[in-house]
Amino acid sequence: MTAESPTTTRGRRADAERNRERILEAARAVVGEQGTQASLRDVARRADVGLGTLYRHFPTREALLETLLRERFDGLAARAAELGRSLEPAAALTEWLHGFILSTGGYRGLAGSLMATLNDEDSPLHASCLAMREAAGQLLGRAQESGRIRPDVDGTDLFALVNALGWIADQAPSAADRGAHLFTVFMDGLKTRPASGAPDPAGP
Amino acid sequence: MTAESPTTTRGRRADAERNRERILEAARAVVGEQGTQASLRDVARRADVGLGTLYRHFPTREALLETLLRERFDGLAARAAELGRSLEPAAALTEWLHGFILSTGGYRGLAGSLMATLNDEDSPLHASCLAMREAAGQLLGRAQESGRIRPDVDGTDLFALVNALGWIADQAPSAADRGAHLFTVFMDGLKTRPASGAPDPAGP
DNA sequence: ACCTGAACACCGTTCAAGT
DNA sequence: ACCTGAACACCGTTCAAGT
Repeated sequence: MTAESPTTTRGRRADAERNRERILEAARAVVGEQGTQASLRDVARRADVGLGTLYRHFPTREALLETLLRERFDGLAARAAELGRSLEPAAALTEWLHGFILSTGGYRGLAGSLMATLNDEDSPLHASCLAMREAAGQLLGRAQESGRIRPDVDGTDLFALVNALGWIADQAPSAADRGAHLFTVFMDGLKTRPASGAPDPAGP
Repeated sequence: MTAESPTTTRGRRADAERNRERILEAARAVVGEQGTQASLRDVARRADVGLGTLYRHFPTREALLETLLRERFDGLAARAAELGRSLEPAAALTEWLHGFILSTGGYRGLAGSLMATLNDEDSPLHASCLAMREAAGQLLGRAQESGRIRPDVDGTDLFALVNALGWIADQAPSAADRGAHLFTVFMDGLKTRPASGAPDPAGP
């Protein structure tokens, strides 16, 4: 019997796995500091790994971001379904959008990456983003059916807007809450307004 | 008398001036195609000019953009004053914002440059951007005084929003009009709504 | 005065060479 | 199998050398 460490089940694979984890850890730190556009060289340096090793594990920048962001996106999609069951439609929508902005804000460049990913069918994150946008679209559709939300906005519109508001926070550190405020103004705009002086349209 | 062309009033200066114009012409073309982030090397190549010459005339990218954009910005500020005189406050505001989106849309990266410039006091375009934002703020303020527009939004908020909507168009060629549509929804949100069933607050 | 392009320090990405 | 870093083609910016 040659030496074989108990944790190493398949030859050298454990080293590779450890490198993968180091790269992800470094990427979380560097992307957190520099945003989505962070230098991959910085990530490799931080992980104490050759640049080629990074590319071996994550052949493209998208592939690296995928691993960092997919959980977050899938979590947001799941939360949409959850809120759809537990709250009335309009409240579920507002609550989900609020959570989206919180979970997404402060991640510089994320808004742009999200929009780019939605427009690129070949991106590994495309499916996750689309699922998330459609989960939000479901909440919107139900809120519109309830008559409390204007019918002339669709899920794509709304998602683009929320991303645009997130983009504002990218521009200046001070502007982080400006987006949140504008969001409430916009949500007011989304609510249907009763014809002035007329009774509720629900009971003719 | 040595040869001196009639258009050349000051020795070799005319050559330099001609280069400046060539650079600006090339910059208009390249920035129009590639957006604000265009490669300065491409600009120099297109102008058939050494890279150092470009830097001699425009020591920074901002300085180059300044010359391309200042007229546009100052024009928008002037238009705000004009509309303020000729239309009622709320209509003037809506009209100006609409014009801003038209004049600014499709210029990839411009929204980001604008926000960056507003946050950088040392930028040569800072004053122009600020003047434009404040001209818009004046329209907003008067519209708010007239009671037709919500008082809880300020000029900085509104300007950030309009830029964010312009940013949407940067993301996908197809999304150009989405921003315009979202803008109308937002403007609806900005309008004060009468207390349901109550008379106009102007006459107590 | 003005112009030029090599030079420097970066970047993303690839790939021959090592273990 | 996996890792490494030199190599390539770019970038923005500077600056010694030319006219």
